Amino acid sequence: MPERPQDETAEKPPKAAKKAAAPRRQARGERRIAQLLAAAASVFCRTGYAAASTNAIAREAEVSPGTLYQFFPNKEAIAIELGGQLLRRAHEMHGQVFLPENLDKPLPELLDATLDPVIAFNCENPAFWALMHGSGIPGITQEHEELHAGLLARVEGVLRSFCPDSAPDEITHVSNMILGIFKASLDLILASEGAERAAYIAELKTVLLRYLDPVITAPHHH
Amino acid sequence: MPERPQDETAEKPPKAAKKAAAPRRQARGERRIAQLLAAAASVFCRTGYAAASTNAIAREAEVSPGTLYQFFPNKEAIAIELGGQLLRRAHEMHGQVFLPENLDKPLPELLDATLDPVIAFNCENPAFWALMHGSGIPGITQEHEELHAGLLARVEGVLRSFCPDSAPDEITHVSNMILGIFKASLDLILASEGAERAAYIAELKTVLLRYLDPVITAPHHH
Amino acid sequence: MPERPQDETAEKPPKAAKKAAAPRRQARGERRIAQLLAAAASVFCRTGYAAASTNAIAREAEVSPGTLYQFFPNKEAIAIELGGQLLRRAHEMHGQVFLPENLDKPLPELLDATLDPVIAFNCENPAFWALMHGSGIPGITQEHEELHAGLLARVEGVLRSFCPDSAPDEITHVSNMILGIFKASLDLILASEGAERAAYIAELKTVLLRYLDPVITAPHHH
Amino acid sequence: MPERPQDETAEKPPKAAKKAAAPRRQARGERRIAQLLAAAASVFCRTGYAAASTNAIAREAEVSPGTLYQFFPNKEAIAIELGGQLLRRAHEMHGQVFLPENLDKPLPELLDATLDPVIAFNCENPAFWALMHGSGIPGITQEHEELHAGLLARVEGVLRSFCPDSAPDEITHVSNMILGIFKASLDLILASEGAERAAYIAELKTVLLRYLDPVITAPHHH
DNA sequence: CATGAATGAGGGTTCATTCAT
DNA sequence: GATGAATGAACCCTCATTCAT
Repeated sequence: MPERPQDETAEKPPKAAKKAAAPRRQARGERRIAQLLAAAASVFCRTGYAAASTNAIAREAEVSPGTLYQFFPNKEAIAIELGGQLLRRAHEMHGQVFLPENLDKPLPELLDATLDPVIAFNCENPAFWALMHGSGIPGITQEHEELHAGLLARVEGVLRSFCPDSAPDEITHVSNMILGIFKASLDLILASEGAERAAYIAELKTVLLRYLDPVITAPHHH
Repeated sequence: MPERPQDETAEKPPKAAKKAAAPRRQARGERRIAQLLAAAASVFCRTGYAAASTNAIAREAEVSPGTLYQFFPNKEAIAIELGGQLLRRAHEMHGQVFLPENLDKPLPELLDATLDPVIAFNCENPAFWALMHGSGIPGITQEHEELHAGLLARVEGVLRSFCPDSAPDEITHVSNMILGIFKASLDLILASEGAERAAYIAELKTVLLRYLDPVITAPHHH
Repeated sequence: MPERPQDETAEKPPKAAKKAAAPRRQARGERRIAQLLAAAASVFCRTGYAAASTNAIAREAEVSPGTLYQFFPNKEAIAIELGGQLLRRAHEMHGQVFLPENLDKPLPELLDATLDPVIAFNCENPAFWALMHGSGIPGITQEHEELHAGLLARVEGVLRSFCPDSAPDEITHVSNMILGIFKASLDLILASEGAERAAYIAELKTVLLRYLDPVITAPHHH
Repeated sequence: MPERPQDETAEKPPKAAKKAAAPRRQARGERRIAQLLAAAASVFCRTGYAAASTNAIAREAEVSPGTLYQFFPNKEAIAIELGGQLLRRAHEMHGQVFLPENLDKPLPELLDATLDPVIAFNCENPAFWALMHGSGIPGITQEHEELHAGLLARVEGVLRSFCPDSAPDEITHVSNMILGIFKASLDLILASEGAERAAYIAELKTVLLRYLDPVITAPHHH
């Protein structure tokens, strides 16, 4: 939740919201926040975080610059809130992707089951990628690193279950390569659309399939 | 968009006209340009292209801002020229990476002959890398496009010579994937050192080898 | 200049009309006004008039900005009303400082009777002091002028009653000097405490006594 | 001297100014700085430091906002530079005012010799007063306190030489009162002009004369 | 009347670019 | 050519004030 900016140090909390009164006003505020975040996502996607101007975000949300600052104390806060929301959603999604049941499938199916939802999420939320990539905000960069570390751990886990004899270092290297390949492909996927996008998705799976197939020879299980 | 000052006939400053009259003047100009490009490379590496200010570049080159604009019509032109030079140098310096003689080798040797110098070059010229970033984000500036297009064309050329029957689109897709994989791996390579770096270099070659081997079945030639 | 909203006939909100119909409504209004003025006093003390924001005052009063503007047409009006009230209270609370009975006393007693309550009042109401600052600097706002004019008029009144023959200009000059000396001393008094504070109070009386004694030679009356 | 603002950390000093070359350019810069400081003084006097906008200062100096920032890194730096210059001049002037030879004069002459130059200085440099009074800048506030402490020490010195038997505390109290009275009167003096200003100057001397005369009874010397 | 979101002009500041010298 | 001052649009952000609910 974004913190309301305040004139000095917050001396008196607005009123403690005695009950669930004034749902209408709150509703409007929530709507505005959503509106602004959507606008910010759009602008961040178009121009990246650094080049996105708060005025442009406000304009995109069809409000005045002042309104934006009623809900977010500064430009960074917008990115952090947006990044946080997307991150939460991404985590939920990842939880549904790395399921034990997937590990029994053959590699092509495993790739489909794993990559498709993640790609879909990124296609629907292109701001996620833009933010994680190039915000330069320490908070977000850290979140990005945590996200990356989490993903890496999951990939390593899967890999370990497939080739339990490999050295840990090797597992890490391969996992990092997989993630890197994925990110690079995502760039191409997001930059294209329609048949071309489908082609890049297929190509990504081809790369990973050919890369990993020799690694996973023995019949495996968990 | 900034308007180019200067006369319309010469869209790029001196640069061309390899040898002509008044070599003294030219020499000084060339030196200035080199100075400025070196400064730009340094600043781009430290801050990235977007955050680099022309004043900072001029200061790093120990000239005045006015002087900078005597040789480059705007900030973007600096990046384009720098990227172009690096591309050309990459070509000239490292045993003519993309040259015909390499095309006759089998894939592993080709990859070695191609990737090793390029990796070495990128380790020595981090500015090249700094200039390539920002892809994926639609808010791409022209210099990125030109630089990327240059690299892409070369890779496509090689690919075409290996599989002359493939559809142009497919060539492009595969080339883009190759470049993407290369960039992603370069991240890992540059971020590590010693044995780990070597491991990532090997892994990169493995990925590309497995990816491209099925593509290049038929005996090829140029 | 901000335009006053509201009907033209009543330039200042409720405040007047001491008792009339609808006492319930008025009571609530009065309470709100008192609330707001207390908040304003607090904020003015902390930050000074110029740096005090209407939002901060409203927050301190635990009302919304809109409510504030229901009772005061603008920020300046708050200061004017606050200054006026303090002036009036200074008058009413402390044994009617500037009242006729004091004028018959000899100067030392008059000074005691006048200064002691005023000093005490200022120690208890630092907002009064905060509002008086900014004099000397031409960029004076209206509320300062009004407040200052109110005080000045009272001092002039006393002086006139003591030396009815003096030129009005001289009266004004001397009165301004008296006020100035008082303000300067108040700084020292408020900045010290205990014996030192008492010493400065005594010194202030000494200064004024010696300054005014020659002025007030003839037996006086009102 | 104001520091030139710079884009990042100052990595390379502009060039070390090989010789006394380019005196023309330097001259222009110096002139601009003087122009800007004069404009700032004017604006600070009119509106006080806090309310003075850099745009207003630039406009008063008839330059663009950007030019202002070529010579001063921010608004505060302007005030600090201006305050520093005035302070230096004030110190020089004070050195010429508190001379031993003045101590032998009778009080009226001493007051004339002391007050007249200081008043004149403040009338010619009204910005000095505005800045010392209400800038709120730590640096300037501190300088103001140092100035005040220096003045206080001088006044105490004079007083001690006049009444060597007084307790140190009393000397300090009286000196503070004198300074306070002086400052308060300066407000009135600066706010008026012509005959009125003269009247306030005379009144200030009257106040101090009557205040101090009884203190200085015994024939004195140092 | 109360609320709190909405407004928009204005403030300090930056920087790509131009111009007088 | 070189210099560095000059420009001005744009940026992020604030706050007195207004308006819909």
